[in-house]
Amino acid sequence: MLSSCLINRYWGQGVVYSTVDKIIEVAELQARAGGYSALSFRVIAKQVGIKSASIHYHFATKADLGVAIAHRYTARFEQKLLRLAEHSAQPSDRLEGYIALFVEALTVDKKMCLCGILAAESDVLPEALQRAVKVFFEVNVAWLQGALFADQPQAKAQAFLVMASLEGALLMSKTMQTDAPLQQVCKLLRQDCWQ
Amino acid sequence: MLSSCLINRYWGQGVVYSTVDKIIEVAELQARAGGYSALSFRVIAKQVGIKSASIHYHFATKADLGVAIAHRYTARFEQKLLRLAEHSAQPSDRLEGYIALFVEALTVDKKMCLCGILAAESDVLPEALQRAVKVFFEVNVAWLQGALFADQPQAKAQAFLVMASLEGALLMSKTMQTDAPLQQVCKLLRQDCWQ
DNA sequence: CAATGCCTATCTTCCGATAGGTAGGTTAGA
DNA sequence: TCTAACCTACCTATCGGAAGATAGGCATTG
Repeated sequence: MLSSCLINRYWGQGVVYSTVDKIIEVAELQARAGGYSALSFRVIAKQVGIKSASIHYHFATKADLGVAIAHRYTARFEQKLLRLAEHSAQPSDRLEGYIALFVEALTVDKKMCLCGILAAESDVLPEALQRAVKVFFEVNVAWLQGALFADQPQAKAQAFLVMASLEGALLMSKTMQTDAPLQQVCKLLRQDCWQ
Repeated sequence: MLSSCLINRYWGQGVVYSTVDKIIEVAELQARAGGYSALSFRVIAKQVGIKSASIHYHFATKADLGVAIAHRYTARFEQKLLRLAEHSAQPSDRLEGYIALFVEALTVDKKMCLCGILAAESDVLPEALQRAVKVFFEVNVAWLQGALFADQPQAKAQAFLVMASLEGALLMSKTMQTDAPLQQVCKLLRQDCWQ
């Protein structure tokens, strides 16, 4: 099924995408705005340029699509974290790079973190998707713990605090329609993490 | 319409509720599990013991119901904050009381903060509901700023951090199915807020 | 020939919303 | 005080639309 990623491509802004990639891309943006329940096969299909029934060819059920989105989102995020650890040796630089991921979501994408919004409605998600979202948080916390607070006694707690405050601040900034919450939280994190 | 709160009551566990109260109560629990989109007139009606059409008598549209839930949630929260400020003079005690509100949501209700989950999907909410959710955050930040960090130079930033980290930690704890994120975040907040 | 990647057409289920009816209570005027 | 008018708080029945899902067909490609 996913082997189709390599064929049936089209040109868009100089980059090639398969239909599967397009479906996931469009679906991710939709989910980051309204969550899992806001995903609509018909709306996705219209934006991709196919019929809703065709999505079922690539993803048997809506839950499968949801899991695919979460997996790709987590994989991309993980790649960025690995690159970040490679290119920045200083914990403070790594924090800065991590913060940038959330600021980018707010100011560039103008969307929530996918797994943040999915986590909010995790009680009513298909079990497989719940697990996928959980993995995203575990990956993030593990990276923060190792890459930012390696030698500190409360490394895990610090990791939780950084991620929770950024997710929460993103939530607040979106709703309050101002950068202030996220910006202020970032400022305090920079000050306090290794004072 | 809302005058009906005072009539047509029934007994449940020694407390009187009107039909409107029951609708809002049931709807709030549903929204705190799956968000606005998970609200279903039919499901609410079944739990309340009336027909779905009857809900429209009390709330013309789903958006009206959503706003009513958010308003009541915010009003109750605000009452708790006022009482907290009355009974606790020390900022540290007030923080403890504030933390308890989120821990209670996780461990007793086993539900998200209503406005946390609504904020996540705020992009697709009716405008009136968006505004209601925004008010909840404003009320909380204003209270934290005045009651916990009154004389501190970065009072507002501190307020943002406390609320964002608690909302985020609640999100993470729900999804990761462990108290750890919320507990660890609380621990760090207690340590760092006035060191 | 067979697999791939779409299509059309259709199904059932659920959704919020509306129209119109009714039992029971309250109010107001003769 | 009787009664007509009205209000409250529901009800039944139904609407149009959107949801995910499925069956079966039809090109294109290797």
